[in-house]
Amino acid sequence: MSEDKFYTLKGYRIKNHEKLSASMEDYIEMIYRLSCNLNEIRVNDLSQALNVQPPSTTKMIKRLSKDGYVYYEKYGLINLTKKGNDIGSYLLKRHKTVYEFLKVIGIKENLLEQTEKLEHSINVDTLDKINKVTIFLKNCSEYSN
Amino acid sequence: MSEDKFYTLKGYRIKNHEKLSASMEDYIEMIYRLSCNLNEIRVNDLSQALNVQPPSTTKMIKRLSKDGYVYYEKYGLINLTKKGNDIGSYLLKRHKTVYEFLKVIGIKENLLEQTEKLEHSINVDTLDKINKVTIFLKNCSEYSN
DNA sequence: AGTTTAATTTAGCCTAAGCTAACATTCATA
DNA sequence: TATGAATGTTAGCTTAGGCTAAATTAAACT
Repeated sequence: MSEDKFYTLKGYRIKNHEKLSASMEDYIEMIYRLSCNLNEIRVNDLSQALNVQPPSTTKMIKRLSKDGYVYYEKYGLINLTKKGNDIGSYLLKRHKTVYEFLKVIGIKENLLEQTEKLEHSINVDTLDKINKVTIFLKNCSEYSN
Repeated sequence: MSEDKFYTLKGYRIKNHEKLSASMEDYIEMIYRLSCNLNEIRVNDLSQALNVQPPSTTKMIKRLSKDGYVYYEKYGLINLTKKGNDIGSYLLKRHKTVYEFLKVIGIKENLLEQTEKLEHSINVDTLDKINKVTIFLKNCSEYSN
């Protein structure tokens, strides 16, 4: 349909009414990560993990809470809702898949940075295909980058 | 060095002092594209090509002009500078490389959209590696997605 | 219990990149 | 050459997501 029309990156977000921005994804993914290691997550933990200032975290958490991704009340602990948890788990899987792919094609410099930039733009279909190539390349003796 | 620290997408832009935003890239790439087909490019052409309103284009062109990527004066034609042209040519190459890669791994739905979202986050090194896998997979009889 | 310190929130600022509405200019053509 | 249509610009609003400084709350320790 509109498959052949160009938009700016922002244009796509607007056009598709995307529910989660790249930043929201970053926060949810990190909360999910932290929740595997810590039994309590506070604003400060998140701020440090993401290298943002606490007020940025407070603002974002409010938003995520309003949109039903986390439970939170002032000065309290941060917890993912069911919905937030499901998304977090998907985001982490996506992250790992992209990371593995980049590793297998030979990226060494800024591997994490490249992963974190790329992951946001990868939809379910693409993720699946990337996963398949990664597996293929790993089992492929002839492939050297 | 800071290879293992997490940042938000925006955090990376700030940290690295990235000179070109995703939108700036979109505009430059499109001007470059258009300049292959049209001998004159005006605000309206760009707006239509990118599906944005004319005032957005005016604003961006002013910025690109201030930063030395295009020549422009009010009500006039848009032309890339040497610098803008070099970047445009790189951006188009990058676009094509990503597009080919996605095609070869079997993306059919929203191929253009996926390309346009992904391309912004791909650095020179990754682009090179992606190009190599694409060539490899194309010549690889065993690969089917 | 009172006080210090640390964590969090609020307020308010900034930039980017979109938008609409209103104004200005250019151009074609009568 | 005057005028209307098309094109472009300005002004000003909006949202997102950062930031700092200041105010508040909670926790910890005499």
